[in-house]
Amino acid sequence: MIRCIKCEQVHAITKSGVVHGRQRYYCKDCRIYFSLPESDPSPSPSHTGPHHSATILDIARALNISKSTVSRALQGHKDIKEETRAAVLEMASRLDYQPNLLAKSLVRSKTFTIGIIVPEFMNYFFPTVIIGAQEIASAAGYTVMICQSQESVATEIANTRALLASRVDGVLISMTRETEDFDHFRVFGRHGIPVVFFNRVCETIESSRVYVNDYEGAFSAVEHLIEKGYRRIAHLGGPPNLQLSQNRLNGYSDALKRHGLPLQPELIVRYDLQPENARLCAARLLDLPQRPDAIFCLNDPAAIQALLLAKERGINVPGDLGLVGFSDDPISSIIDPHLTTVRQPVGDMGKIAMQILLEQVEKGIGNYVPEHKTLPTHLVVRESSSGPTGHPR
Amino acid sequence: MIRCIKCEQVHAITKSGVVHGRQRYYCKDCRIYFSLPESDPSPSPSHTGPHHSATILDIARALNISKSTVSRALQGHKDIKEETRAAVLEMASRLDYQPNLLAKSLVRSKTFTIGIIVPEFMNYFFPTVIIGAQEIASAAGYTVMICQSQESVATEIANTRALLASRVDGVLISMTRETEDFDHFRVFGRHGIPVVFFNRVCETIESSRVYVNDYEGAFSAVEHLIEKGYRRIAHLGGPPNLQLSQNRLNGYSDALKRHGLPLQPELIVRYDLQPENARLCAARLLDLPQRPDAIFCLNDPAAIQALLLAKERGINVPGDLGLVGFSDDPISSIIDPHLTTVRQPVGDMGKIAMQILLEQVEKGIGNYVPEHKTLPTHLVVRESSSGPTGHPR
DNA sequence: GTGAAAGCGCTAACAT
DNA sequence: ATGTTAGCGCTTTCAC
Repeated sequence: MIRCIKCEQVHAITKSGVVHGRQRYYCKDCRIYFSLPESDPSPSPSHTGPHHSATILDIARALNISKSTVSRALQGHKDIKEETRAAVLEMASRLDYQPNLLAKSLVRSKTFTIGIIVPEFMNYFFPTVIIGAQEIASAAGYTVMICQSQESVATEIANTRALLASRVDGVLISMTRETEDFDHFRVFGRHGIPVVFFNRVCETIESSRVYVNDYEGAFSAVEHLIEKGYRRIAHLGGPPNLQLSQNRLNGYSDALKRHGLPLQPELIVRYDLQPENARLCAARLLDLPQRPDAIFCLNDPAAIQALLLAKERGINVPGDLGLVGFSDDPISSIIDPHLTTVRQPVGDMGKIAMQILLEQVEKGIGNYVPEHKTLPTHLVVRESSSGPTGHPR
Repeated sequence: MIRCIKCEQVHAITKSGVVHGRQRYYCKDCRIYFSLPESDPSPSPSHTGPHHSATILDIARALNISKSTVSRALQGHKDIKEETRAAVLEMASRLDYQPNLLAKSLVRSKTFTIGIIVPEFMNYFFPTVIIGAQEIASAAGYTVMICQSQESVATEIANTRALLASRVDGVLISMTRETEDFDHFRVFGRHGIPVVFFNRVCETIESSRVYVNDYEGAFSAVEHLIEKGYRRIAHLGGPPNLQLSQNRLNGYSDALKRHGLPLQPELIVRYDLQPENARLCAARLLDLPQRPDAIFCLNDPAAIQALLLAKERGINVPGDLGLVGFSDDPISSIIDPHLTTVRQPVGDMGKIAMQILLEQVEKGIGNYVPEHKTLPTHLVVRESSSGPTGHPR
């Protein structure tokens, strides 16, 4: 019965060769080698050692049964005697046993973890998506690992690698505003890891996608402005590499066309999704020799910047300038005047994306076809678009 | 007793993994791999199986070197021949090799992962803390695992277990609004995992804490209201189990006392951090027979609810009602009138908490003393507290 | 119903 | 400079 010279324990000792004629030992817990000090009655049973988390082996030894039995008892395997199971469970909680997921995942090659890559989570949109996604995931027994790319492709690539290294079972992605090369996403496919893109989707990679009907949302927003009497409607759009920018722009153009309004290039500006630049772009529109009488903005954060700028300059919204956003950010119904916006089912987007992803995870790669889900939008009319002064309708 | 299929010898045979469920062998002499010819007509010999990600062994075999050499080359171990390293690196990328962190973490007993438990991330506060924390963590080579307790103790306990099972190296915690029993946090200590509480800290657990000077922030806010001429100042406070509610309440009380104003119990209400209830509590104050002429609110979300309610009822802010919040949520400078608030260094809180945590992680439990860091606050005066009508000052 | 042993992919102490 | 070996903590055949 050899005791470790450091942690005073017995169970983790193995022999480890003979040096100078004396038996050497190794304590697996403390990871140290030692020989027995000639004649030393070491008492001190105090629990001083480095914190060693209990393993199934500790439980097994304490109960004088085998590892496998403990493992099976813990998993609720059915052919384990009831009293054995009870004993194991009791000992597990006595030893404060916590299963080591790393080990379990390693042997099962399944982590029950889903990775999520989002560009940011300062605005209302992504946190809300994540909450929805997390709800579905945890109900199914999965945990999520959230990565922010911070709108940087380099970080996005790093995230990709981190998730791969962590062997997540599936990934939810919304790209950065600057992602134009998609090679770093392909690695998931090569490793058999299903991917679902949402909101800022990637069209060149064969995979599932969840987004809202951006075209229709934009169309209805612009049509609404026209119906309210605005005639010189600008568009504060987003970066061209994002499909949603394109779709919203198309909705804008088509609505103008449909109502016989000219499409004027100088009324279309694009910002890179940085709030400061939304402000700058809005300024460019407001500085135009012939100012627009309304702006349809890519999203609410942009619309809010435009609104604040207009207020600063004493431009009356909606009298001198109609404004419509996209997303229904909570701020929109707080700001004065309340902002008309295209509501999208943000939480649902997260839920649905996660549902699709989990299905594919469980089916296994190659056993499913990618799904493309378009969610509906809904125009929420508030004060910021109630019509130009002198054009009540 | 396995014989090489080529040289018929026994001595140079080693096992070499299992492929398609069949034991593979390797003859060191002949340097060939083989399985025992069996009477089993294995169906698909093609590489159809579930995608098998390359391992260091695959690289080793492809290059005819040993696993350890590959491992060392990949780690940048210095006594590896340059050309070997180059070959390994090249082969790694040819095989699309991705290290398996699970395995690495298992053997190193270190995951380079930090867990973060926050009650929510819908409001500005927690996302901002997380961004700060993540910045520090990733600079130090750590990834973070974010859990939301959703203000539910049950979920918080589940998060605790999940992080433990994932063997995170350290944990950052801000408790739920309802956490009153702290036993579930102690498990980290028992397992040698350092914990740093931030914002909503736990006083009964020996561990590091990072928070702002709530008392002083509250004091200065209330003093400011008094100086502006408000006299019947109410407090819309938070749940009593949160230390920060207590501290802000004390700051409020002491400021009144210092200026010879009576402390009136009916002017103190507490809400449970749900926005709807902030509104309800604000209504209770506004419905008082003798209405307060100002409210110091626990945080900005509460102040915003109060402000919206006041506007709905035609109560002029700041003329009939002064309002001060806490946090400097971006909405505060968007809402009309702009909200006076106590700014706290939110991003810094995340950074500092993470810095302290990482130091403790690297030192190892027992080799450091818990740190308590109090961050300064700063009153940002805006329109919502500019003084009651007829009391300019 | 339970145990023995192999092995998931990797690192590191110990040879050589 | 590289190979050998023994695990990390767990699940999972395959025996008995």
